[in-house]
Amino acid sequence: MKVLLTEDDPNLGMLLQEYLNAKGYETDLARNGEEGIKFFIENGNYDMCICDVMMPKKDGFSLAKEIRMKDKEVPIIFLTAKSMKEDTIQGFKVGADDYITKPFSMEELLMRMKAIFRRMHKQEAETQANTFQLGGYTFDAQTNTLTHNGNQSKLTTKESELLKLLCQNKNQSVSRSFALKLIWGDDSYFNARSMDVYITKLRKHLKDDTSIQIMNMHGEGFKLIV
Amino acid sequence: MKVLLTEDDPNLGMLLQEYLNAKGYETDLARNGEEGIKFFIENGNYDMCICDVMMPKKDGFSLAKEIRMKDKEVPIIFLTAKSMKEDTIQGFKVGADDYITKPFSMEELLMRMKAIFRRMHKQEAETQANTFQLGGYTFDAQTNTLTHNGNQSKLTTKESELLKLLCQNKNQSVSRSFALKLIWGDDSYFNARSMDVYITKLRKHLKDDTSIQIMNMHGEGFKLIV
DNA sequence: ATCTGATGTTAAAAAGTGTTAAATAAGACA
DNA sequence: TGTCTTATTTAACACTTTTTAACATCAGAT
Repeated sequence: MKVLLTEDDPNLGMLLQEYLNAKGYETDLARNGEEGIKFFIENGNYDMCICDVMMPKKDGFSLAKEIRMKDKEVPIIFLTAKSMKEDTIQGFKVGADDYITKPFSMEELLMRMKAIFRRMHKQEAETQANTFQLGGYTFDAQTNTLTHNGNQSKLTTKESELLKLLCQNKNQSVSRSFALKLIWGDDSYFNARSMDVYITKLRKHLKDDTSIQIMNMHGEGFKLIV
Repeated sequence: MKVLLTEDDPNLGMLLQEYLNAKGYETDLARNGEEGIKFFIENGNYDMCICDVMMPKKDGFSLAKEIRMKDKEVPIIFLTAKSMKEDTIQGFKVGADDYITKPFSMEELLMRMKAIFRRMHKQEAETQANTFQLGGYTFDAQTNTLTHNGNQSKLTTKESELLKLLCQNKNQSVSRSFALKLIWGDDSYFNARSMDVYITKLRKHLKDDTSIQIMNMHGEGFKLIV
């Protein structure tokens, strides 16, 4: 998955690039519209373009138009500092798939990107959801590995499935019965006890970063807090 | 926070209503556009409207126009089954703040709602932050911790949910039945007694700062006074 | 003042969870 | 196939959270 990010604010640009890279998107950063279109022509095959609207040398809308001439398909998301509806409408006219008003959370950007991939039936959205950043930990649900300060540890299948589910709903409660039906097939008493055992195992795996915790919501389920 | 949800599919409607209620948004459900505008006129003061586009009796766009005539401010989100950009543009023309293409995850809807509140500088940001200042106490509803002069104490799930609800309505009365339906699911006699027990527990937790108190409004509910 | 329903409080009962270790199941390999 | 290794489930016990029960008190109505 390759992403072209065009953003003139160096701080925000670097931050976003780093974040997207961490999430598994290979991200190129262009400093303005001119550089943006250069990247696009030379590098081609991006799966997503994220364009700031207000940029020196060539603004986001002009950039988007030129990108559209080269590629009718690639999804474009605008970052706009204003919440003006006119901006938005113009954005959609040049073929945007979504727009985000600053300030926004990086998590939100990611969700919108995933939503677009989902809409496009790109299964890559799934693939992407397989790497998670949890404080100092990196969890790869594909290979069932958990890395912390360079130490890798291997998770078992069940451990990994459960942690993945928690990651996908981080900071939100995951109901017991939902997790049980999804991972164990049914939510019988014994499976529930088994799940409790796995929660203990995961807590041990994650004990080295105290900013991460798996919290129990009595009678409801569990919540992964980062 | 009050939300007007207009959705003709009963399953989806109920599901969303339940979810939003659980997340702390008092949500009314209308079955079609006509009912929607009726709710809006009678009930007024909604903080957000979520409108399905395709509905019998009055479609989402017409509904939105009528809502706009009554209220220039209230944010509107459209739910649309098509991903057609034309729909979207028309949506923005009648003053929408966002649109979501079905199928979507409830989490995504929530994020977009929060984004809009953030944009509007609504204090909803507090709800998002999930942390409250109560005199000398700091309450973090995410981690269920209450801190006072450096001493942390851990709250249980129910304690935390109840305190959070009181915080969200601080210096305002919270009705018994609303709290019960939100936290316990229904307002039966025994749940009400259980809630009373929790009020006692919270009072004990908060006893070290006399400027804070949970006051009973006889026959109505409770009010957190700071 | 007295009655009645609502609330305050405490303690016991019931339900749910945390954790460890043993038992069983499932695979891997010679 | 049998043995070894590892993953998962079951069992057991300690502990926490929530509900129910019981009794005391309070507020408002008659």
